[in-house]
Amino acid sequence: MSSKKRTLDTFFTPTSTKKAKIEESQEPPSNHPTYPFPVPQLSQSILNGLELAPEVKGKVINDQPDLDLLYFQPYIPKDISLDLFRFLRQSLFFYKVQYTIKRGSVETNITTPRYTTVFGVDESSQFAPDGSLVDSATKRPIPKDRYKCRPRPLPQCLEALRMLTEASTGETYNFCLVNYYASGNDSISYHSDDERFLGANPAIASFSLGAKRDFLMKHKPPSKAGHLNTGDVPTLQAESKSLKLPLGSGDMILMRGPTQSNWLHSIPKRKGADAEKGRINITFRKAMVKAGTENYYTYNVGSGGVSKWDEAKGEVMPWK
DNA sequence: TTAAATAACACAG
DNA sequence: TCTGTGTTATTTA
Repeated sequence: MSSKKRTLDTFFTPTSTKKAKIEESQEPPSNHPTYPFPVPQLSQSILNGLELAPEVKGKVINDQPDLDLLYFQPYIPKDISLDLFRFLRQSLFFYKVQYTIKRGSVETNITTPRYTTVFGVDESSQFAPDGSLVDSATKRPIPKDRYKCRPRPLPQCLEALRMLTEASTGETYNFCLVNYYASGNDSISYHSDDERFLGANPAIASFSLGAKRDFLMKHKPPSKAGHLNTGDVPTLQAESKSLKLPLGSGDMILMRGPTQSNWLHSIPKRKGADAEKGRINITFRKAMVKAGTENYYTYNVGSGGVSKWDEAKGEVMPWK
């Protein structure tokens, strides 16, 4: 029998290289019955880097009507933001959600042009230490039929980021949505995060990791903006410019106050040099009622198969 | 300088 | 909130 001993030449090549290998944590991975597979904890070097976050003080952007942003450029220290990006891309499970929409009579199949995943549960419930769901008020197990979906707790790696974000924004969050844009061809078109289950003036913290992508914002048309436009007298709409923020790795933008009810945002497709590099977007938000939980698991997990980053292929692939 | 090629943008369905 | 298409802006030869 040939032994598994290393040959002479491999003995003299390093077993790990600093840049290719992602440092592993000694702590046990996060797991839960709803996870397709366990999620490793953050490495000590990333945890050390996060202690320095936010890297800079947030800059307030409120010089447009109904706009209130807090922009950290960056929030995650530059020297670990790419490590964090690679860690999350490699460690999380992702979904490519498909759904159908009806436009008048025609039904169209939509494949979302990005990968998504989601963790968290709305304010009516919470996760007990053992991972089960309990009612927030009574702390008793929730009725079996409260949710059609199966809510998942945040893994430690995202929980750490959530706590940091709460501390530096003065807000609280119970949901974490993660998007992976594989290339400049992946996108999200103009929309607002103004669902009723988020409440009136939701605060949403949005992190950008990996490739730089433009984040576009424009005011909603007057007919759809969240103003009570009741009077018969035509109101003079103050002119508002569109914004283009070049979100770099580690940047965080907090959207708060009247922003969601009055502004749209998007990540448009981009061609060219940086089109080949991936970007991860992490948002923290707070869903107030159970409808939010059902919505997020429908549109960010869906019912299709699990996908996972394939390091050899260099892309997210169907898992198993 | 000009014009073709490419990318961004706006809007309809 | 997607895709397609026509228009406008930018880049390049």
